[in-house]
Amino acid sequence: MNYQPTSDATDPVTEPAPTQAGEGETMFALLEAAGVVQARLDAALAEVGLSMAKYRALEQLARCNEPLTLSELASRRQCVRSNVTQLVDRLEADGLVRRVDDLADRRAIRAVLTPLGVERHAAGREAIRRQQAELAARVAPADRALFHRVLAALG
Amino acid sequence: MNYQPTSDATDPVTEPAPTQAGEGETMFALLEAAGVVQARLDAALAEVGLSMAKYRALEQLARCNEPLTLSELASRRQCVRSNVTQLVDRLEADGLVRRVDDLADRRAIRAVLTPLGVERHAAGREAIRRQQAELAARVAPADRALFHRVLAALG
DNA sequence: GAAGATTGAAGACTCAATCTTT
DNA sequence: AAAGATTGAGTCTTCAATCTTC
Repeated sequence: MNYQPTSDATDPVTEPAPTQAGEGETMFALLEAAGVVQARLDAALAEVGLSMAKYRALEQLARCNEPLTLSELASRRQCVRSNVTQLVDRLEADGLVRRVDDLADRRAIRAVLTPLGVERHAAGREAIRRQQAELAARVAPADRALFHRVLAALG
Repeated sequence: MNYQPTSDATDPVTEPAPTQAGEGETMFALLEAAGVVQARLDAALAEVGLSMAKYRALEQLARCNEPLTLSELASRRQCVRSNVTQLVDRLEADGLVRRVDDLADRRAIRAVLTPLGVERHAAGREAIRRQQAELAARVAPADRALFHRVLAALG
């Protein structure tokens, strides 16, 4: 089956008839803003060679000085174990993490930060801190409490 | 290299010392709230057999009654063309969209909604509308304007 | 049998070629 | 050469087996 153009088709985007304060738009306003912020954060982390997923794994490992089993890592990251298996594959390929056997439980494998991993984590932490500061500066201190309260109600 | 457990390791999460109104937390509060909302939205769409990616493509096709080329679809969705190629593959496999040749430009391929696609789009639209309403109900009308203003400043 | 980790398949995304048509 | 679509590689995620160890 084929298609023959018929008219100009400048698609009327059907403006959603400006309701007084955009009731229905709250959801997409939130999602849109979060998307932009997330993109900036990803870009900042990419500059130091990290993704958000990788950073969060390093963060967990750095936080508790004991090496973690992959299952512990998964539960702290709120994701499934198979995900962590592959994430640790990539982190190991990057030289940021090493797998070590757990002598106490031969089923378990623990992930341990390499020196490079420690260094990279610090760089990522700094990149995030800068983004946080830059973002916080855009919201007036007087508005902060209300903003956080509404966010908490939505999440 | 192996690992031997040494202590209990109940990982002290190091509470971030409650600053008076959480300056640094704004970013993660936003990201966290958006994540929860996104999850609810995904779940609602999944009930009618759609993902957000699929819904947005159907939405674009339904909005402008003319079938769109894959490039037009990509630019409206703000993503790369190869992404749309694969997305349309999946939509076609679902029977929601058909590829048709463009007689005017033999390079181009247009995506057209099937009757099932039109139906599915309406179901998705309804699912989204419900989520929007549920969410909007959680923010007091008096807070709405300020909330949207801050979101706009952050995005 | 249940808990550790892994593998394979799939959705959704990106980027870097590639191939065809303009 | 530039634009349209596609393919292949890679990231990040999930789910459903599978295999080993407890």
